[in-house]
Amino acid sequence: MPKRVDHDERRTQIAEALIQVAGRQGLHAVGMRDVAAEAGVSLRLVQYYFQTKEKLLFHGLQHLTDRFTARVGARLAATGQDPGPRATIEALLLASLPTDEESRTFHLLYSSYSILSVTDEALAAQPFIDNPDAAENALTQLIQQAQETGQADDGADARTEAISLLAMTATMGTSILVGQRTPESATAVLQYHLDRIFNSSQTSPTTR
Amino acid sequence: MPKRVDHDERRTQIAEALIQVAGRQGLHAVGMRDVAAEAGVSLRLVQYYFQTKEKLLFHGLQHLTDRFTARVGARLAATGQDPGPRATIEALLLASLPTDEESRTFHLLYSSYSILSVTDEALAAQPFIDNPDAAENALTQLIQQAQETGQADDGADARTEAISLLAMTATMGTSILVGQRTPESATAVLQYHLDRIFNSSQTSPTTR
DNA sequence: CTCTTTATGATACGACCGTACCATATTGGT
DNA sequence: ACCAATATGGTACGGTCGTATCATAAAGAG
Repeated sequence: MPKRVDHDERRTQIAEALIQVAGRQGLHAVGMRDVAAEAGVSLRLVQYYFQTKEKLLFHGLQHLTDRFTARVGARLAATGQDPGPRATIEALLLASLPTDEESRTFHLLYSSYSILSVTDEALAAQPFIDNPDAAENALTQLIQQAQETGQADDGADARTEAISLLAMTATMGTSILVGQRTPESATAVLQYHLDRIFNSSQTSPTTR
Repeated sequence: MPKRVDHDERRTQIAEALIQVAGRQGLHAVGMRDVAAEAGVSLRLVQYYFQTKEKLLFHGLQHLTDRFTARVGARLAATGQDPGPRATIEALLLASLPTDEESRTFHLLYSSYSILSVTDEALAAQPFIDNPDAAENALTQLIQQAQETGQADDGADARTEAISLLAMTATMGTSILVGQRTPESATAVLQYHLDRIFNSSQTSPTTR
């Protein structure tokens, strides 16, 4: 057998190229030739590792969510160990806002895939993110935990607040993307609600 | 001169066909031939009224927002005259949720255009909706008005709450679209926040 | 009634895209 | 050392898409 190249590594390299070029031109405008050029390989090689464009797109989505999960995890780890519920939620939400190039690309492409899945049933059948309410459950749990320790308002409905925070973050992320809103104003809105849910003077020492 | 056909009417008819087929197949998958077939006219006719596909897409967006504005206006009118701030806000938000086919199509296409505008500067230069924060200003004003008459919590920041309500509505609309959420649960979340902002027992008589 | 302008139709062209096919270099197995 | 399977490249094919071109029916103006 020839050069003994790691298949998975090559596939990720190509998927990365897909994400790069799609982030630049839009997912709808990306062709196999663009991906090949971006990855610095021949068109044939892209076909070799992904037999069809559909499979390439699916793998691209998979890689995108993987990278994003890792990114959020890194952000969480950077807040120190056990930073408290509020700081954890802050880190989760702020990591989702398109503030730098990587998160901007993620947001754009994830939105593109979502919209595509509405009219593409093959894409809709895809796991998409490993269940979409994982984040919702995590946030709900964090809020409940804060309520039990007296750090958050007991009158708040934890799950509804979790849904709301995630929903606001998503839309404001898109607003930042299209230039209708600045990351700062989005952050301010989120802080407003965190201040409302959590008892005052309960911000984490590491984030401010 | 020949049959003396109303130009604007024809253009609207074709734009309507564009919206129909795009709502079915997705905006990315729509071609001029599809639009022509849907409108029951020849391809040449579509070219005659819109010289280029780009112009057709722009006009489609324009028509889409016009129709939506009219729809929201009709919903507002249906709540009776002067229904109070809360009922007005409810009507505005609920009219935006993709609960029937028309609003579902609107939500899908508007999202598609938004995502497209990120990587298409010609589309980004388009007025899109007649300024995007018109709704934000309207909601802000309604909340402030309710605060002045004692119907809403004075401690709430009117503009931030308006932004939040719209943001939540937008994301949950998409969630409904992709089947992650039911219209009922989305409505419940919105009601939760309206209950929080507005003083209790202050719901309008026409909506419940 | 003809003429000229407007409205509509049929079809062709060039480009691009995803895919398939053919060719060939590389290297592990025996 | 040679064979065979794997890995990579070049290129061609069929289809579709947006657009352009040619043709013609319809109808007000004189």
